Amino acid sequence: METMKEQQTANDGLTTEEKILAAAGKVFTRKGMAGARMQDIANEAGINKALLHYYFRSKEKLFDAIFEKTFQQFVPLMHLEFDSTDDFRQMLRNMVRLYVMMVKKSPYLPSFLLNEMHQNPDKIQHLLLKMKVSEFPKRLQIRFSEAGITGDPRQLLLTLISGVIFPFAAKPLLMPLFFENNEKIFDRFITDRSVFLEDLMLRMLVNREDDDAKLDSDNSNFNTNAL
Amino acid sequence: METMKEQQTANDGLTTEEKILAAAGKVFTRKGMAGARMQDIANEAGINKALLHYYFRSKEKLFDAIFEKTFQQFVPLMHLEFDSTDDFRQMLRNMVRLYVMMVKKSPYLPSFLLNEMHQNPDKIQHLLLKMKVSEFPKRLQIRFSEAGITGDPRQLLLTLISGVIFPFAAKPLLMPLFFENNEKIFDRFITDRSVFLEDLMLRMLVNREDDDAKLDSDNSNFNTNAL
DNA sequence: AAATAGTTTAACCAAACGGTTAATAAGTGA
DNA sequence: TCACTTATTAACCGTTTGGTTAAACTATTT
Repeated sequence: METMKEQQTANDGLTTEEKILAAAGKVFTRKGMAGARMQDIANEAGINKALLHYYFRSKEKLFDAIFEKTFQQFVPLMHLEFDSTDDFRQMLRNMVRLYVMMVKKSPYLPSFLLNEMHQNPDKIQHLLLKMKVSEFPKRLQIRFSEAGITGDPRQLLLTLISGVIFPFAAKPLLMPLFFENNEKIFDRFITDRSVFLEDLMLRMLVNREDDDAKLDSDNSNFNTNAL
Repeated sequence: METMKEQQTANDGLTTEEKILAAAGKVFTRKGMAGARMQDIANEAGINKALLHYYFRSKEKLFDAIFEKTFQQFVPLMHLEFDSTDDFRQMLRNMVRLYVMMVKKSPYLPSFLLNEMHQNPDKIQHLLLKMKVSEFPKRLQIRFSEAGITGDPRQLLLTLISGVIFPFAAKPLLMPLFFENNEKIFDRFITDRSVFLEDLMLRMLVNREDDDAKLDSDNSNFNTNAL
């Protein structure tokens, strides 16, 4: 072995570089590029500030690494469902559940990306090219055609994503307004919303000429009784 | 008149304080509290940096003023429609159109609020109390009852708001992905989306037992042909 | 063990930042 | 015109911040 580059499990079973990335992820996603301090990250990682510059030359380089890593958590999620599930309706259900699960796990992620993409849109551009996201709309269109569905797939997709993400992104506002500052109530709402959105996605595809479409369950959240 | 506090139309027909607020609004909404520099704001307003501290003692005070002002643009918008329009369906249509118009006019606003509310949720709390937003959910529930509609009104409301806001909040990401970096295509999509969302709101209220509900037009964006 | 390469730290630095000060300019009332 | 308050500016100050440096520590190789 020539230089033995690999560093081994320092104390927590984590490389120093891994500790830095984990810490930077936390701090950056919470405070954003401008709000995060290198000292905060160093503290969070339990190391000296200079080490940050030793592993990643500058704050921007470190941020880029985090931004890219964070962004990459989204993309494969999208691609996946397109290929996996044959049944279009089931695919929509899965997507809703997948997104909910994901955002539940990292609730700071959406507003972080939503905010930082405005600061330097060029970075987004670069990332989109790096991964193969450009073919995304076409594949969506194909699934639509295969399922015999007309209309703009982008409308459905944006409704789906925004519907899942928004309650988390606006949580600090909604919490006292809609959920009595009670985390349990919020969680219950999210559970309900997952079902609601799944139902909504299917409902989008149903119109009057299509009443025999097999709606698996009857837990539709909205019923018109009068008017 | 004792002290003659009011300052008159300096040059642009704007008070210095107004110029500061306008400049601060621009800079803060684009770069956020942490990213904005007092010097930037001073430059944008075409004044000396010390003047900022003369009118608003600190950066935080200035930010609070902007944050509050920005936030206040949202709230009356919500309240309004609840009282104005009698017909529930028409109310939903109006809300969609109103939100689209508003976000079109100030496209940086959503991601600004979405981001800053995470930094200091206490400020949001304070603002919510200051205006009378707490009664908001109840009034929504009442409109639902009046219209004979069952289900959770929060689900509908969040779907509506997120559906309008998200395309703007995620614009830098969507622009190359869905809209070929073409502003015209984006605008057309938003126009379509307004119609789409109006339709979606109504569609939420329709189920199989209610086929005779008068759907005004047939421009439903989604039709199932097969499957 | 000596030499060498990789890792970590304390101390330091220059620039940027929010904020202050003291002086000047401009308007107001007598 | 004179006194007085308000508005505006240039220069300055202390702190924070991203980044550097040189030395120390650790491990690997010979």
